[in-house]
Amino acid sequence: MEEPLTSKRSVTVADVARAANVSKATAARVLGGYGIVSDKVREQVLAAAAALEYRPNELARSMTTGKSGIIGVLVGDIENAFFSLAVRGISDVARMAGFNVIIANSGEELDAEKSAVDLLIGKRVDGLIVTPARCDRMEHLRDIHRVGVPLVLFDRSIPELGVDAVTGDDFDAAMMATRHLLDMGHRRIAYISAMDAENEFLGDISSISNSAVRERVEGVLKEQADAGIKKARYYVRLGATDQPRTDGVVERLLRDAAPPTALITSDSLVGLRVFKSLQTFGLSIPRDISMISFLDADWTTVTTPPITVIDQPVYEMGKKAAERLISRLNGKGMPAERTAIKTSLIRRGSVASLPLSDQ
Amino acid sequence: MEEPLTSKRSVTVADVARAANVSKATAARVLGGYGIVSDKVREQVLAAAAALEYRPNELARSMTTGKSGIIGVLVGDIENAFFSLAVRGISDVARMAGFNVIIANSGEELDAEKSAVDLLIGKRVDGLIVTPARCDRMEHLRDIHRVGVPLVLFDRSIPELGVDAVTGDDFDAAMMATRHLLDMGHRRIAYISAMDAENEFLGDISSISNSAVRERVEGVLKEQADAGIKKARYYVRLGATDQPRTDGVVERLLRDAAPPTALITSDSLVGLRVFKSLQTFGLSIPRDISMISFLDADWTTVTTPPITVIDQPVYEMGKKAAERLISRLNGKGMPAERTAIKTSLIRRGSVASLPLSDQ
DNA sequence: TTTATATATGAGACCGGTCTCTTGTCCAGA
DNA sequence: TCTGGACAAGAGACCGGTCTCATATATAAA
Repeated sequence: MEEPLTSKRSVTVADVARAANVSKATAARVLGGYGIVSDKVREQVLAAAAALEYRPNELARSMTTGKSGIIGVLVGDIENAFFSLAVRGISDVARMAGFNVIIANSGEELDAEKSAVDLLIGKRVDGLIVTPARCDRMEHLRDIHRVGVPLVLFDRSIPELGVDAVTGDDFDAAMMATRHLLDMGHRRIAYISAMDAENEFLGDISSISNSAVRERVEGVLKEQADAGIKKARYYVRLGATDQPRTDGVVERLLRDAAPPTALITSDSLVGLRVFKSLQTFGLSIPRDISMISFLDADWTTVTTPPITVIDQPVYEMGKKAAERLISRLNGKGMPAERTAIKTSLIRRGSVASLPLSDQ
Repeated sequence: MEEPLTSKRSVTVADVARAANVSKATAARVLGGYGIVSDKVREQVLAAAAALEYRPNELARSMTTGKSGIIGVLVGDIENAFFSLAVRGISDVARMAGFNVIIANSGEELDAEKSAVDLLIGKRVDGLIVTPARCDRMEHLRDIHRVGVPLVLFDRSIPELGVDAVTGDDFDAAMMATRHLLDMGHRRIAYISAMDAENEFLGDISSISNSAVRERVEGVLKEQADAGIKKARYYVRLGATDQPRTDGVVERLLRDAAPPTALITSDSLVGLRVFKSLQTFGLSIPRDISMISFLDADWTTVTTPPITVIDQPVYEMGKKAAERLISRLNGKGMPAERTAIKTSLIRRGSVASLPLSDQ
C-alpha cells in the first residue's frame, strides 16, 4: 500500500489548463462553474481535470471571493448535550445552504471566547453564532459586528449589542415551572444553577452575567412574588458546577430549618448532579422532594420516577439561529431581533401534590 | 449602536506598512513574527497595527504556507454523546497544539462522508480524523492519504488502508461482558446493535461493514463458543436504529420460545432504547432480564437499577487520535498502527445471578 | 457588404499574506 | 583606510484561485 506520495504539490487550474491546451482563464471558468465556455472545451477541461485528479483549493477560492463558506460556531461546551444538539441543528441548516461549520469551545470562559473569536474572524468565517459566556462583557463581540461579520447570539441575548439572538423563552418557562409547583401546593421552591459565582446565594440579580440564567431566576421570583411568597430569593442557589459542590449546595438546602419541598434545576447537567445528590442523601422523589429540570435530556425519562422537565426545542433553536444568520449572509437587511423559542412543560412523575398540612 | 460599517474592506499589512512608513515586507515581518526587525520599527508597526485594528487574514497566510492550522473531524453524529465527547478530547489536544478543529457530520452515510471528505480536503485541512461509516468502502479515504493529508481513523479500523486508527478494544470488551454474563449463569445472551442491515439476523460476520460492531459480535460469539454454547449467533440482532424498530427487535426476542436471559447493547443510544422497550413491555431489570450496555452514558447511573456498562474512555480516545495525528503532522514517520484503548467493565445493578434451575 | 451583437477564449491584475533576493548601513579587525 | 560580516529594510515573486478587460470569431441585422 505504500503510495509514493510524490505528488506532494497539488494540481492547480494552471496544470489542468496546460493538459487541456487551453488558457488558465478558460480552465478556471469550467472548473469554477462561471462564465461562458463551449461544450467542447468544457469536456476537454473536465477530462483533463479528472485525469489529473484536480481538487479545487477552497482557500485560494475564498481569498479572492472574500467568502469562506464557513460559519463559525462558538459554544460553551460541545460535550454538553444542549450544545451538541444545537450544533446539530445549526450544521444541518448550514449544510443545506452550502455552508460549513467550524466549531470552537469557550469552556464558558471569557478569555477563551475572545481568542476563539479572533481566530474565527482570522479564518474569515462568513458569519458567527456565539453563546456568550458573559452578557456584560462584549467589546469583542462588538468588534465582530464592526468588522462586518454577521453575528447571531445563541441561548443568551445582549440587547445593548443590537444583534440577532435566538434563545429560549427563559422568563416564561421559569414562570411556568414555578406556577406548576405552586399549583401543586409547594411554597418553598429552590432554584439551583451551575452559574459560577463567588457567593452561593443570590446577590444583585442584574449582575448575573448569563442572561438565560438571569431571566430564569427573574421568572421564578416573579411568579412567587405574585403568589405572595416572601422568602423566594433565599432559595435561589448558584455554583453547582460539579458533583461535590452540587452535593454541598443540596445538603445545605436540605439541612435548612425550612428546607425546600421542590427544586428547579437550571439545566440537564445540574439536574443530573442534583438527582445524584438526592440519591446519595437517600431522598425519594417525589415523596421527599419534588423536582423539575430544564431540558428534556435522555436521563430524565428513565429515572424512577421520570423527571418533569421544561422541554426546550434545542435542535429547533439551533436551526433557527443558523437560518437567521444565513438570511443575514444573503444580505437581508432586517432589524436585529431576539427570537425566543417557546418551551413547554412535560409533566412526568417528579412533582408531588402537597397536602395543605405540609405547606 | 449603529456602527457605520464603512470599513468593509479589512486592514492589510500594506495598510499598516503605509501607516507606519515602512515597506510591506517589514510590516509583514513584524506582524507575522518572523525575520529580523529593529525594536524601533517593530514598535512603530505594532502601534500602527493597533491603531488600524489590524487582524491577520489566516486565509492568505494559509495559502502561502500551505498549512491551514485546521484539523478536520468527520464523525457519524455529533449529537451522539460518544462522538461529542470524543470531539471534545480531540479539540482540547488540538487547541493545545495550536490547531483548530472543523467538524463535519456523515450521518453514518457513505455519500455524505465522501463529499465531506472532498470538502475538507478542499479547505486544505492539515490532517483528518474520520469515523468511517463503512469499513469496506474506502477509495475516498485512500485518496486522502494519496493527496498527502495525514489521516487517523477513529473508533473503527481498516487494516487494508494502512493508516493509524484509534479504537476501543472491542473484541476484548465484548468477551469481557459476555464472560461476566456467563459467570453469572446466563446461557442465552442477546446482542443488539443499531447497525443498519436488511436482515435483523446475523448473516456473514465478515460482511459487517463497521469494524467496531463486527469485533464486538466476534467477541460475544467467541466467548460463548469457548463456553460450548451453540445458539449464540441466533441471539445476535441488528437494525435497532430507532425506538419502534428497537421495540420490534426486543419484542421478537422476548416472545421467542427460548428468550434470552441477558442483553448486551451495542452503544448507549441502543441501550437507552432497549431500556425503554423493556420498560414498556413491563419487564423488570435484573429480575426478568439482565442487561449490559456499551458506554458509560449519563443515563446508565440514574436508572433503577443502574446499568452495568462497558466503560470506554472516549475522551481519552479522542485525545489519543488527535495526538497521533499531530505527531504525523510534525513529520514523525512512524509506521501506521492501531491503538486499541482498553475498556473496563463497571458492575452496577443490572445483571442478576441466575440460579442453576433457570439456566 | 458593412455594422452590430452575441459568444468564446486569452492575458494579466488581484486577493493578502510569506519569503527570497538585493541593497544599504554600521562596526570590528587588519 | 579598506574589507567583511552582521543586521535592517526594501522590492517583488509567489500561492491558486477569480474576475475584468481585450480580442477573435460567428451570426444576425441593416
